[in-house]
Amino acid sequence: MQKITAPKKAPLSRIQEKNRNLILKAGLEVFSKYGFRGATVDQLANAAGMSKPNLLYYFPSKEAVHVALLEELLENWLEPLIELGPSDNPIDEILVYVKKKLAMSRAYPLESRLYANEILQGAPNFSGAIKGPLKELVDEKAKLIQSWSDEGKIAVVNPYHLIFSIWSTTQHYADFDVQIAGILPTDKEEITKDAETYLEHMFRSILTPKA
Amino acid sequence: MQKITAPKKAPLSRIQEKNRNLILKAGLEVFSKYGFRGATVDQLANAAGMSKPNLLYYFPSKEAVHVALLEELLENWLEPLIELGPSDNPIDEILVYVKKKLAMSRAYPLESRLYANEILQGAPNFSGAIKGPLKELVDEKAKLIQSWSDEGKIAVVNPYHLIFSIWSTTQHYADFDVQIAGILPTDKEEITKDAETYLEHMFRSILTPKA
DNA sequence: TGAAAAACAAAGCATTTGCTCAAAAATTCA
DNA sequence: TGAATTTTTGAGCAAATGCTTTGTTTTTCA
Repeated sequence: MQKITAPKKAPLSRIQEKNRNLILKAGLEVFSKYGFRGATVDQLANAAGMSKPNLLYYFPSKEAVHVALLEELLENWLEPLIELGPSDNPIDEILVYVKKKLAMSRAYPLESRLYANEILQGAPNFSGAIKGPLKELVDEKAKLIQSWSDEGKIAVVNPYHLIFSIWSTTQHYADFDVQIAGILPTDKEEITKDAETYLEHMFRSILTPKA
Repeated sequence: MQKITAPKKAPLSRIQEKNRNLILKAGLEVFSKYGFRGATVDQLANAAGMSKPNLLYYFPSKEAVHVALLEELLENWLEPLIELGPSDNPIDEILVYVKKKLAMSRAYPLESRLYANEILQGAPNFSGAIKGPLKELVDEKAKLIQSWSDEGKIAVVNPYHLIFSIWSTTQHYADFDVQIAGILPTDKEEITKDAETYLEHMFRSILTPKA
């Protein structure tokens, strides 16, 4: 009987490596701006600086580029939450998570918008990840947070909604960037600084047990 | 000299009224799901239950439907914030705003996603509204909140970021609905109830002055 | 160095898309 | 009622879109 193996992944050549990266970078730009259906292969090829057939030489379809991006995204997206772990000072532990999330919003706004677009449109290529690894991770961390509540180390809060509020407030600065810039036409540096101060204050308030 | 008047708006006939509404309803469904570029006139006509040329008899283009929807949306979106006004009990005044916003997210998720789509994609048809009426309204309310801070009636917070955090946390329940449903497969009623409890608690915490 | 393999792109193909045309059907109202 | 008006649509058109075909250029490596 023949051994069933994972599809052979020949190591990528130098050129393959370079071009796949160019395409993924282009896909990030274009998909995050227009969503999957709004993006065209022409736009992708243009942004990647190569011809359309050449792009399709590296990825079999527009959808394949999109899926590859989402897969890559998931890891990076989960990472900060994975790092949230047991601590003697749970409040600071959670605040560190908030700061990491905010920093990611700032450093990777396109990734944030790519993710937001996918979820907004019903997560057609992502619902597996949501109900699988994402849910498991959140369930696990929710338990941890719940235990901190039970031990009186942080205030009593619904851990799931706490996590949702961290996600929403931090990602807002990437996803609704245009709106924020329209309302606060000051420089981004200052907005980010104020956001960090505000969010730290807010989450510290809700997490600090009432005397 | 002839008087310059606004373009004549003949009152709409019964049929016109009905069909324009059908089209706007269809547009809300389709645009909120796929974004402007991802939506097609065929989808719109289908969802509206009429032929493509007939739809284009009522609106000159796909974009016109989109713009009409956004204009209608703006009013409803601003309304709850407009109602935020002077009060002897500023904390409750703000909490009422939070609750209204959350209720809107629950009652009009498609509208919320339509808005989110537009902002995410750079607000190509909305940047005027953001820099105009929206900014003015937010500036005004920020001053009000700042005055409450100054008078010691609420804690010291950055009023702009407070408003952003109210928007992001409440709209999250509409915009990221798929993600939340994937993580919390309980019934929506309960999620909404818990969300309200959590958010009320959170904003009360940050707004209550430290003794 | 030269033949095999990999990388590339001009042209093209079928389908979709946004919108129009011309004419038919339905409605209005004198 | 019947002529004028409004509403509706089948057919179609040019452009865009996703992807392929075909063949050329570049790279690899024995």
